[in-house]
Formats: sequence, structure tokens, C-alpha cells
Amino acid sequence: MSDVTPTNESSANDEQSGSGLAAEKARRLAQLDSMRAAGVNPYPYRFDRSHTLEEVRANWGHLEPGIETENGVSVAGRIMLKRDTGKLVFASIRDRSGEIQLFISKAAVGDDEFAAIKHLDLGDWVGVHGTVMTTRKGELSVKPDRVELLSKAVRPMPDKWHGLHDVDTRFRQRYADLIVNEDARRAFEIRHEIIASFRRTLHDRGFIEVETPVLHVESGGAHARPFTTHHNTLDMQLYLRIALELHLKRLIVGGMERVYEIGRIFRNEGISTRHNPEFTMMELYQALGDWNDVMEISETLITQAARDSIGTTIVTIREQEFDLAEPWPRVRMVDAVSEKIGRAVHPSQPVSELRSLAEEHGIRWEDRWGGGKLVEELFEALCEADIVRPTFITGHPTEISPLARVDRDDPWLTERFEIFVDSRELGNGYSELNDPVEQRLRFEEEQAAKEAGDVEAGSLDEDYLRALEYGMPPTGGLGIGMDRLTMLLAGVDSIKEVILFPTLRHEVL
RNA sequence: GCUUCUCUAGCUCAAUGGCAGAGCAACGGACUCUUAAUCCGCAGGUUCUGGGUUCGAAUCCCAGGGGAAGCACCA
Repeated sequence: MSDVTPTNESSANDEQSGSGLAAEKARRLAQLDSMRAAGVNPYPYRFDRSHTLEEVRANWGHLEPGIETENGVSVAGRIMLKRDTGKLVFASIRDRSGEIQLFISKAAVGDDEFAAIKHLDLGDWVGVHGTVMTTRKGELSVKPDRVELLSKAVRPMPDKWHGLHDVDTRFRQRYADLIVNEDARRAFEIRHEIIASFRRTLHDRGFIEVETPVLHVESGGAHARPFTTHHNTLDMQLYLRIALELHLKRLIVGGMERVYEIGRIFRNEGISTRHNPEFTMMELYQALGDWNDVMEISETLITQAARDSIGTTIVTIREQEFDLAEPWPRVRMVDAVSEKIGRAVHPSQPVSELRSLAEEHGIRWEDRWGGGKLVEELFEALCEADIVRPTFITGHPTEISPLARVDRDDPWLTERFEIFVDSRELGNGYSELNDPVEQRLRFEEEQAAKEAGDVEAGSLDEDYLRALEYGMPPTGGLGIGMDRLTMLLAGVDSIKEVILFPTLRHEVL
């Protein structure tokens, strides 16, 4: 039994006069009633597909113009375009693999079914049984024997040519965006391929994927304001995690040696083209390694992800091309600042000196900032904007790196790096601090900063210290922002383009 | 949070102080090789909301709402 049998049209016409969205929906809903009255289910349960549209094209794409084969196929998709020439209707349907034209002949499907097909709307899902052919002009087509309605769209599609541009609607109604905007679909395919590539690379290197809690008792592992929530039965305040770090390192203590997690983290901060309150971080920890190991892993992961997602390691940033496969420059933070300022800068200098330097460059410093924080502020104000190609900025001051190990050659700095691309921080890694006594001192400094009013400072995590007391092997750790990496490889300027449902204010309907 | 811009038919856009319009989609009709099919016809509006100025407001002003960009924030 097939399809659409519009009956009793005249009886419903009174309520369907006029146009606009309400009238359009009323018209289509009335069609549903007609179909059901005629014993047709406009929402059948399933459909047996023999080929995706990509497979049809792969198998028969070589056909010369004007060929009618006897090869039967069953395909399914959404009607994207319809061209009605009377006794012949051309419809383009699309599934996730591609598009193909239906060549619907009145003679081939019969009068009743043909009339029903003419009442299909753009946006309807159909299942088609037919044969493969090419038109006289060579367009590969399926010539249906039967067209089944698989799902009726009661809301009209966006403009078939101009698509959907309004960014508000695109983000709120991502489903509509994905239906009509090829670029939107592409960005999320790239995102998927990047994540799949990471998993392959890490699996090949012996990393184990784990899942750690999203609900944290302490909010640690980064400097950020957390979201707070509450557990009713336990009657306790909980934080949504701002980083994966501290739980993953507990697993290194446990002897898992190589672990990673690709997970959502949450920061209760501003929203911008580079920030969404929830975003996806990949963090990995490798026992017996240090920052050099994880810098190498960073280059490999990202370069391979580029190959796998966009088929090249060449990326265009600010209209310049860079090859990710070339070694990334490594620049010490203090050297970058020193070069910019024209004299040596180092956190060991008297704070008063660094404060005047900050003032010279328009930075409003705060009393509680030490030399390390001042150096970082100088870097952000003077150097960040100039970084275009992927670059390791290394040697962050100890003061601002409470979980990183002190540089083996300079007690003021840590063995830490951040990956910067196009002025954006893309990743962060270091030789992990594994001395429980030193870690406690660093936490105490954090705690003091928090008590002094720094809302982003971490607190003292006794359980984490207890874990370190069992002994954590030397370890290299790395975090990469998956959203920003996707932005880089997909070549888009807003993080909302790579997050399916970005955070928006509540819509007033 | 601040500044600027923006919001008109389901979608894409016009109209800048003087009758709210077009294309697509829809609806009725013609057409068996179209490709954003074409052609004829018809219909569709809380111009984001609420005030105000004006003889007259989509347009100017005020307040509010949504969105965007930038700044601030954000290792």
C-alpha cells in the first residue's frame, strides 16, 4: 500500500484559505487527516533501503546519457527540490551521503499514485523503489515504480536557494540549519573526524580512554569560575568540572600509565566567538614522560587530525598558509616578552620593576600579583595578538602554574607550554608536579589567593594530595580544546559554528 | 557587564517620515527530459514588544526583549 491519497480537499478548504505559516501548517495537517482517513499511515515505522545515494552514484555514476537500466534500488531521503512539468515530475532527494534526482513518470507509477506524489511537499521524507537511469542530459536518476511517504513535514523548509542566513535562527533551530546549509553539515563532519582521529592516534600509542566525574566536590585543575549545583539527597553543593586534570592524574597514581578523556567541561564566564560556557576538552597523561613528550604528541595529534578531517596539513590563518606538519616554533614566554619590550624580563625581577613595566603598557595591576602574574599579563597584552602560526609558548612562571613542575633549570619558571594559534589558546601541557609536599605548598598559595578575593583561584584538594602521597610517576600531561581545534581546521571564526547547540538566552516563543 | 550594529510574509531581502513590496515556498491552472525548470493567475503582515513625537512612523525618540561584533571577563 502506498502513499499520499489526498481526499476531501474541498471540505477542508475553508480553514485553509489564505497563506502564511499557520495556513500552511493547517493545509499539511489536513493532508495528514485525509491520508489517515484513507487508511494510509503518514508516519510508517520503517523502510528497507538497498543503497545510500552515495552508493547509487558510486555504482551507476558512469552511465552514459539516456540509459534506462533494469537495476532496481530502494532509496530514501528528504525532498529538497521539485520540478513539475505536468505528466513528469523531477524531485531531488537527499540523504546524509548525497543527493539524487527522481524521474517520476505518470506512465510508470500510475494515475492515482502520480496524483498523490504531486501533493508531496518540500521537506517530506520519502522511500522510493525504482530503477536506475540517466536522463537525456545525463543526470543520474532513479525512476520510481513506487514512492512511499516516510514522514510528512508540516512546517515549510527555508528558502530552497537562499537557505537560512539569520544566525539567531541557525543556532536556535540547528535542525533547520543542517537541513539547508552544507557548510554547517561540513563543520560537524570535520569535528567528528577530528575526534575519531584523536581516538585512533591515542589508541595506537597505548592510551586508555576513561570517564571521570562531571560533578566535582572541589573545582580544580584550572583557573575559572565554576557552575554550582546541588545534590538533594546528599544535601551537598557540587561544581560542574572546569577541567579533567585532577581525576586523570589520580588514575596515573593508580598505575594506568596512559589515560585520556574527551569530555565536556563548564566555565561560568563570558560568551564570545571563542568561548562557550560548555565546551569539549581532550586531556591525556603519559607516565614516565615530560613536557617534551607531550609537545611531540600535540604536534602529531593535531597534524594527523588535519589529514583525517580535511585531507591536508595545510591550514589558512589570516590569509596565510601554514603546514602543520612542520615543527612548531617553541618560544619561552619570558623571551617573547623581553623581545617585545626590548629588555630582559623575568619573574625574578623586583615586583616594583615589573609593576612599572605593566603600567608603561597600560596594564592595571593588582596588589596580590607577584612577578609571575605580571609577566603573564605582559605576555597577554603585548605578544598574544602577534601569534599566527601554531606556536608553543613555554616556561610559564611558577606563580601561575600551580600544577606544573618547576623547570629543571630555572626555579621561577615551570616546564609548561601553551599552544597558541591565531592569538587563541588551543592547548596546554606540562611536566606534572608529582611531589606531594610541594603540591601542598602550591595549593596553600592558591587557597590564600582565593581568600584574598581571587574568584578563579583553586582550593586545596586533600584527596588529590593523598593520591600524590601514594606516589605519581613522572608524567607529562596535555589538554587540547577540541572546539577551537575544529574552528582552526574547519576555517570558521565563531565557536558557535562548531558546537551543535551553543548556549543562548531562553527563547521567547 | 559596557559600546556599536541589527530585528519587515515560513525563508531571503526591498521600502529612511507619505498607500508595506519583490523573489522563493504555498495555493489554482498549463506543460513527459527538468536542473534555483518555465509560463499564467491568486493569496499571504502584531514591520520584535510597549510608550512617545508627528497631520502621518517599518523609518525619528525613550524603555524593554532577541541576536551579532568588539571590549571587559576568560592561564
